[in-house]
Amino acid sequence: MVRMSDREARLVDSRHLTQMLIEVAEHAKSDLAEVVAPFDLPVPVARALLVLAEPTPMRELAAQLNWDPSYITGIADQLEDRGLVVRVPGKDRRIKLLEVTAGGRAIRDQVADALMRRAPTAQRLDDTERVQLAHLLERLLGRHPSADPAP
Amino acid sequence: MVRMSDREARLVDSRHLTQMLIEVAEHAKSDLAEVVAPFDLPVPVARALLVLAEPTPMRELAAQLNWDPSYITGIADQLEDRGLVVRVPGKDRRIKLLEVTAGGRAIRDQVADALMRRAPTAQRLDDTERVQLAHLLERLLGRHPSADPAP
DNA sequence: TATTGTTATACTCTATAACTATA
DNA sequence: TATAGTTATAGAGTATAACAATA
Repeated sequence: MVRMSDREARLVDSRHLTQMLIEVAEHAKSDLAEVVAPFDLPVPVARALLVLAEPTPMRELAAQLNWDPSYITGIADQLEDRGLVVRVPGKDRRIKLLEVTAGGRAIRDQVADALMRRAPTAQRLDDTERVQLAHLLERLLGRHPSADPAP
Repeated sequence: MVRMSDREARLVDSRHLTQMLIEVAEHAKSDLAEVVAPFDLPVPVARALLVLAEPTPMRELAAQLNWDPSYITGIADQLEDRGLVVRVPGKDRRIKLLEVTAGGRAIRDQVADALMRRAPTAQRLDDTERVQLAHLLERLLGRHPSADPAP
């Protein structure tokens, strides 16, 4: 048997984990692509729609998705062209909030639903595992995960 | 307090998890980009190099990375131009194996090392957590994870 | 005829830089 | 002068389709 140093074993592990993480994310994206194809939604447009909960300044949406703010303009245009969101001016008139329309909510819910039906995170993991995964991912993202939510 | 159905809660969870998975993978990619910049290696070229353990048919490499086989040609070209791999003909003369050169191994090890020094999977998780994560990712990828390796 | 790798090309996603309007 | 959004453009990453060589 070939003996590995701890450091080496950790290195291999880490590479393997990274490779798997990328793989999983890529599956997630191609799942999304397949799900949204019938809606004629480009993937980034769908991602933005899925993330938009309440009226959000464009800048903030960019931050949430780790996108350059300039990129949001085009996404917002596409969402607006499809009638899924509207740009509403903020109090500070430089700011524009993206607000999901009723139609947008309808589409978003359909997409979210179809997505859940095939998302491996929903299909292949039980509740315990989902909690575990959330915990680990939060660690990886450098968010200190508060121990446990109140019951 | 707003009451959510189980189904709804699971849906939100699953969306959130997917979003985090994508985020983590994107970090991984940009980490890789920064690490390989000094080596003047494009990210996909580096990914291929990191994955190439033993001489591998180009087709097989494509499968390992979930890439279209046609894409490998260009990657292999770049690896060869840099002297990091050579194409060696297989017994079946249609097949070409990519074999990492000594120089390629040197670069690959440097890259892997630099990568480990900043990979969150190496830096922010302990051994137990890495095992947990590997387990979960394997489930997500639909690989049946064998219970536990012999001691 | 089916399979491997190659070529040419086109498409999607995202960032950068320079700009306009408001603060 | 700093900040929000916009425009135009460029680049990276990847796929598709038609092809040549070998089986």
